[in-house]
Amino acid sequence: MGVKIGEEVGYTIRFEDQTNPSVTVIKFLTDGVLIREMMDDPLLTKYSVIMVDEAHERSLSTDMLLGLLKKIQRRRPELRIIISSATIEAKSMSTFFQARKKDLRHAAEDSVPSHLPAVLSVEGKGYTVEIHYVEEPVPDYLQAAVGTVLSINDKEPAGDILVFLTGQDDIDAAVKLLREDTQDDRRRTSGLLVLPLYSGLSRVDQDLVFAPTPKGKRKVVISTNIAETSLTLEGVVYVVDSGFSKQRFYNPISDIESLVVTPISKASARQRAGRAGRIQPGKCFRLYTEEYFLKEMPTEGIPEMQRSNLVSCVIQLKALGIDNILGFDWLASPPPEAMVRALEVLYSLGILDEDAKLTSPIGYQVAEIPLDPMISKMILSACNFGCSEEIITIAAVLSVQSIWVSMWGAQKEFDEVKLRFAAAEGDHVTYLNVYKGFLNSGKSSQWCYKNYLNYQAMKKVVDVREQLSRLLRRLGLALKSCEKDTQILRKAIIAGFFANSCHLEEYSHNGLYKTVRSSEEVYIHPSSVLFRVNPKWVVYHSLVSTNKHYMRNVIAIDPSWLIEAAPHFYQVRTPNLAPC
DNA sequence: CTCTCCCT
Repeated sequence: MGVKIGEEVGYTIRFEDQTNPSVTVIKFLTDGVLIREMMDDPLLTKYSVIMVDEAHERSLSTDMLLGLLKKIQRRRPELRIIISSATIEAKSMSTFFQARKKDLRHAAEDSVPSHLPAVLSVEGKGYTVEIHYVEEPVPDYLQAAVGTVLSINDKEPAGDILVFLTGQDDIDAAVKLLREDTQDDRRRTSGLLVLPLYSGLSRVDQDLVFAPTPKGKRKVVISTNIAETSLTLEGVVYVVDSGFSKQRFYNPISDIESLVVTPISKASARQRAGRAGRIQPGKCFRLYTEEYFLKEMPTEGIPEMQRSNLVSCVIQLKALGIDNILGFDWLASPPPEAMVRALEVLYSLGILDEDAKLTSPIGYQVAEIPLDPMISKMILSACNFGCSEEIITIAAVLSVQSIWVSMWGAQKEFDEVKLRFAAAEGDHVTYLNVYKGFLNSGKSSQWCYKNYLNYQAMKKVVDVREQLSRLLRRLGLALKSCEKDTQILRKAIIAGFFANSCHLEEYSHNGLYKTVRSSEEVYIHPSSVLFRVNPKWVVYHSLVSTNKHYMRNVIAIDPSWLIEAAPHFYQVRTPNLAPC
C-alpha cells in the first residue's frame, strides 16, 4: 500500500505497539490483545470493522472473542464483523451470528443487524496437490514415514520433503534412522539433508530448516504441528502426513492436563497437504487409507475451549462484567464440570467471592495481570511478603516454554551445567540463579550457548519481567527484594499454588508422590533439579501427563506453610495433612 | 530419565 508500518497501517502484539492512534486506520492485532483492549473499551468503539482471521483454528481466545463480538454487536449494530475461516463449516459460524428470534423481540427495530451474515468464498492461491493414500493401514507410522521419504527420494523429481510426526521423540528417532540410512546405503540417500523441527529447538537449529537447500541436495524436514500453521517452509514439494498430532486434554475432575497422540481432523489433513503446493504442484503421501480419511477421520478437531483448563478464560469474562458465565453464548459450550472447577479454583484463591464476583482488590488486580491467575496471585502475595523483585523473575520464567535448550546428545554435560545453577529449594530458586547469571553476563548469547540456555527464551523472560514491573508500579504495588530469604519466597509461591501440594509416599523407592488433594500418583519430571532428590513435601507449578503424571517446576516446602497459606483449603489431621 | 502449540 506504500505506507510506513506504524502509520496508516500498524500492528499491536504483546510487547510492541506499532500504531499511531491519530493516523492508523488499519491495525493488525492478536485476538488476546483485542480482548485485553475490551477491558478499557468494552464496546470496542475505536473500530468500525473487525475481521477475525483463522477462525477455523478454534483457539481459546478466538472462541471467546467470537462470543464477545456477538454480544457487542447487539449494542453496536453498525459494527461490521468479518470472519475468515479455512474450512467449509461457514454455515455454523453464520448461524451463530444470526440474531435469534428471542433476541429480536427484546431489541429495538434499528438495533438489529440490517443484513443476515453473508458467506463469501475465496479461492486459495496454492498449486494443486496430488493426494496419495496407503493401501493398507500401517502398523507403525514412524517406520512408514521413513520408508516413504526414501521412496520419494528414489522415485520423485527434485523438491524438498516435509514430514509431519507428533513430537520430539518421534522426530529425533526418525532423523536418526534417516541419517543412519545415509551411511549404510550411499546410493539411496546420499542426497538427503535431514533436519528436525520443533519449538524446543534453539533458534540456530530452527533457522537451519529455512536455509536454502544446497545444490544437488534434497532437504527433509521432520516436524511437529509447528509447520502446519505457525511456520512456513518454502521449497516443499512433498508432504508426508502421519495422520497424528499431540493434543492437550483436560480432565476437570482430576484437574490434570494430558498430552495425547490423537488422530488429526480432515481440516488439519487438508492444511498439511496444502504445504506441498506453495511453489509448484506437489504431492501429499498420507500414511492412512482413503477409506479411513473418508469415513472415520473427524471433520473438525475438538475446539480448545472443550479440552482446556478455563481459569484464565473465566477471570477475563468476569473482568469484562459477564456474570453469568454458564449462560454465555459460546460457539461451542465448554464442559460444565470445567466451568465449575474454574470457579472453585478462583474462589479458593480469593479471586472470586461466594457470589462468584471479583473480589476487591485481589480479584481486580489479578484480572489486570496478563498471566495465569495462580501466578498472578503468587505475585500479589509476594508484594505483601516483600519479595516481588524475585517473584516477578520467577513468574516470567514460568511463562516461557523452557529456558533450557533441548539436548539430544550431551545429556550428562547438560546435567552438569545445570548443577552450577541448581538450588536445594528447587526449580524456582534455580531460575533466580540463572537469571542473575544472565544479567551478569551482560545478557550475552554466548553465555547462554555455553550454559545450554535458550537465548531467545531468556530475552523473553527479560521482556515479561519488565512488563510485570511496569504493571505492578501502575497498580501501586511495591517492588521489593527479599535478598537471600528463600523461605519467604517459597511462601509467596505457595500463596498461589497451595492446591498443588504433594508428599512422597513412604517407602517409595522410585520417587512416587501423591497429590494431597486427590491422591493422584505423580512423579518429579526428569528436567527438574529435584529429580532424584525427592524431598518429602513439594509444591509443583504444573502437571504434564505423558507416560506418567509428571510435576514440572517443583519446590521443596514445609507442610505447615500450606495451612498457614490456605487454612480454608487444608485442615490439620494427625499425623498428616488432608484436604477438607 | 523427558517436554503438541499458540497467546495476554
